[in-house]
Amino acid sequence: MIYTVGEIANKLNIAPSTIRYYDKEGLIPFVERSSGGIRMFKDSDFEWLSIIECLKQTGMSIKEIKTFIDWCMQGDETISQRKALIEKQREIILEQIKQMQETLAMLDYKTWYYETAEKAGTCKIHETFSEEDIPEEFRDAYKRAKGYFIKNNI
Amino acid sequence: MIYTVGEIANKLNIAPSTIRYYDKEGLIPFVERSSGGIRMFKDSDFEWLSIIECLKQTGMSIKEIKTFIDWCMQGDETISQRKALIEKQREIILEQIKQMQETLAMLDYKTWYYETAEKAGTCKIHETFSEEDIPEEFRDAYKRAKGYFIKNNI
DNA sequence: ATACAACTTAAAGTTAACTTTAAGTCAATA
DNA sequence: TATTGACTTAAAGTTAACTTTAAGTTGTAT
Repeated sequence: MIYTVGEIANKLNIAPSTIRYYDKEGLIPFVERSSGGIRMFKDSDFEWLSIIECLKQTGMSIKEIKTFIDWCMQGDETISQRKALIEKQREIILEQIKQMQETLAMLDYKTWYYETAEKAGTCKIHETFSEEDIPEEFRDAYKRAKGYFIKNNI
Repeated sequence: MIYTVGEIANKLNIAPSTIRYYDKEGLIPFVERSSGGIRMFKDSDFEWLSIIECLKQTGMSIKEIKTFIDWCMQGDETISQRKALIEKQREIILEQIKQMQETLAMLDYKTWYYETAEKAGTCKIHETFSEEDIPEEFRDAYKRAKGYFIKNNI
């Protein structure tokens, strides 16, 4: 099965210009052309584009993805480099998830904060609370917020 | 206690130019000036900047943060808007964490994949595996990867 | 009084990852 | 064969969130 850039863009729900851009940046060096110069995508190219999408999700830049693709092109001799790169990305994602969970905890606390403020009609109600008045699940975020959110009635 | 832009930038570990930029964008309308025009930060302004940093962590743009700050300036009458905004950010973060956890699962699988390939000396080893050969914790990611990563020996 | 580091502004520059535009070519259909 | 929609390229434009530059001012220390 052969696809044009428009067809594959449609299937992957990305813009044709994006795929042409990836091509220009060397992310899909294996895509063949017709005698007239039109890109002819095979199913395996389609799959490569899925991989690129996946790697983007891991926070890799276009340049890093190109490095990875180049290594893939070289075959089994680059397995250890690829492994190291994947492990690096894994560490990055782990750190990001940790950071996001802290942010989520703060937002959970703030949601409760505004629910309480809404009921009372004022944010000032929170000045009257001490640690024991805060629901346990929000206490850690509360301690972090105390210094600025609460002092400033935000 | 009063701080200059350089002092506060140092304390928050951000560039002075960033703080000036935030000022220009209306994120810190409450900061006062000396008769000569120099910004004079108070401790509460310092705290506001901490809040801005926190909101940025939630993925809010400068424009959205400005909206939020403007609402804060208006006082208790904007509590419900602020609550809605925080709840919206919470939903966004929740979705992002979910996405990241899927990506992490894929990277965990890929780490195992390359460890195995490294031992075997080739990625082709994975063509010989069927679902039961994959460690259980990687099976979901394996099913997603099967279509493209494995077929292409990546 | 003078030096000098740190402040001020407006405006231009940076970066990544695209997107748009313009001018032209290809290939399928009437 | 002519039309037409989708393709091609190079180059310029876009966006957000800063950063840098240039020219000038402030305020503290000697």
